This record gives sequence, C-alpha cells and structure tokens, in this order.
Amino acid sequence: MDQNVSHGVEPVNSMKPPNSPREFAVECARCYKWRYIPSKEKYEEIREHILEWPFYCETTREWHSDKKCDDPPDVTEDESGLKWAIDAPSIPQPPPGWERLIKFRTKRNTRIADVYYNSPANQQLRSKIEIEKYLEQHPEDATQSAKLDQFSFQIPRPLEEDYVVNGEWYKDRDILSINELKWKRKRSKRKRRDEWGTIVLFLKEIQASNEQAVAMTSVS
DNA sequence: GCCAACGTTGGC
DNA sequence: GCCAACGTTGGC
Repeated sequence: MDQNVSHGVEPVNSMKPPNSPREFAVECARCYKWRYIPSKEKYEEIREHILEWPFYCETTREWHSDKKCDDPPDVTEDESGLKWAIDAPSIPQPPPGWERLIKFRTKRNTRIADVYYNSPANQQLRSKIEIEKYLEQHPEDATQSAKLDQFSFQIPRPLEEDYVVNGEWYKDRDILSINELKWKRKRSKRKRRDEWGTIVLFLKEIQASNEQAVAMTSVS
C-alpha cells in the first residue's frame, strides 16, 4: 500500500513539456471501465506488470479511490477534449534517477510521438545506442537496474477511432472523403487489444484554445 | 547558436 | 511494411 501517491503531484522539476500525457488510465480486466491512475509512477508500475497482474477496479484501493466495478467509469473513450493513445505493456519502470518521457508531436502525419530518457546527469537520450554509450561513460550510473534491457523507446499508438488527415488528427465523423486518409486505423484487420495484449493506456489533453479541438467538437 | 520537434531511411 | 536511429531545421 502506497500512501504517498496523491493526485496531480509533479516531479521536482515540473518542466514537463505540454505535449506529454496529462492523465493516465487503465481498463479493468473484469468490467472494462477506465480508471484514472493517480501518478505517472504508479502508472509505470502497473504497466510493467500488467500481463502478470491484471488490473481490477479494486486496485484503486491502493490510492484510496475505492472504485468498484459497479461504479461508473472514471472516463469514457468519447469524452471530448481528450486524445487517447494506447501504450505497450511490460515496459520496464525507468531505473532510479531516470525519467522516461513521452512527447506527442503536434503534426502527426509521420510518427505520433517520441520517447526520451532523462539520465541522472540530466542528459536527454533518444535511442538505445545513446543509452549504451552513456552507461559506458557513466559507470557509476550503470547499476543493476540501469541495464540496457531496462530501457524501451516504444511509443504508444493512437486509439483506433483516430485518423490522420493532412497531418492532423480527426475523429471518424469529421472525415469528408476517404481519399483524404493518410493514416488509417487497422482495427478491421487486427484487434488492437489482442495485438498489444494489454489494457494499459494513457491519454492526452488538448488545449482548449486549440483550433483543431474546436473543429473536432463542433461537428454534430 | 541551440535544441525540440520533425522527416527520412536503412535494416529487418 | 514498419520502426529504430538519427540527421535536419524552424523557432526561439
């Protein structure tokens, strides 16, 4: 039981870039309702072990949220103002002193996001090769838990209802012509949940002033 | 001049 | 066809 987990607490230097995930949620393996996770650290812990230890509503007892499957979901997939992206399971928690950052790109016609690690020496690293070099140069940081296989640069995927048209994300209902599609979901061919074998995801807030967000919500 | 965000590509 | 790796560049 971790009593220190409290909602909205940021790491010491809260220089978080605006395009990093703002909220974290996990789906209950029994009732399929989404439950907010109170901190990035708790989320990373759950994500690492989600395959061995499925998440159930009762787990929210850990942070005194005490949700049951009978309770309404914390958030639903059609809630406006939220962008959803599904994370891969079994990503190791960052070693002590390290931070794993996910940054969404604003133009999403190529990759939707990048993963960076901030080292104990506050260097930003962007590939396994850079991690390897860093660990060679900083043997003091190459601890038991800070080994190469404890790092993952796997980026999340957009939720299946999202499309990219001309470099911007659109909801299904906003698309005028199928020929405009540059990036298309693959749900019809592979069930994403099966593919990822997990229920973990996080979601991102859209700024209220964002024109794109306005355009998306104004279509009825 | 720097560097975060972006676009490209080689290797699988 | 996909994506890890990284070179490029626009905005500061």
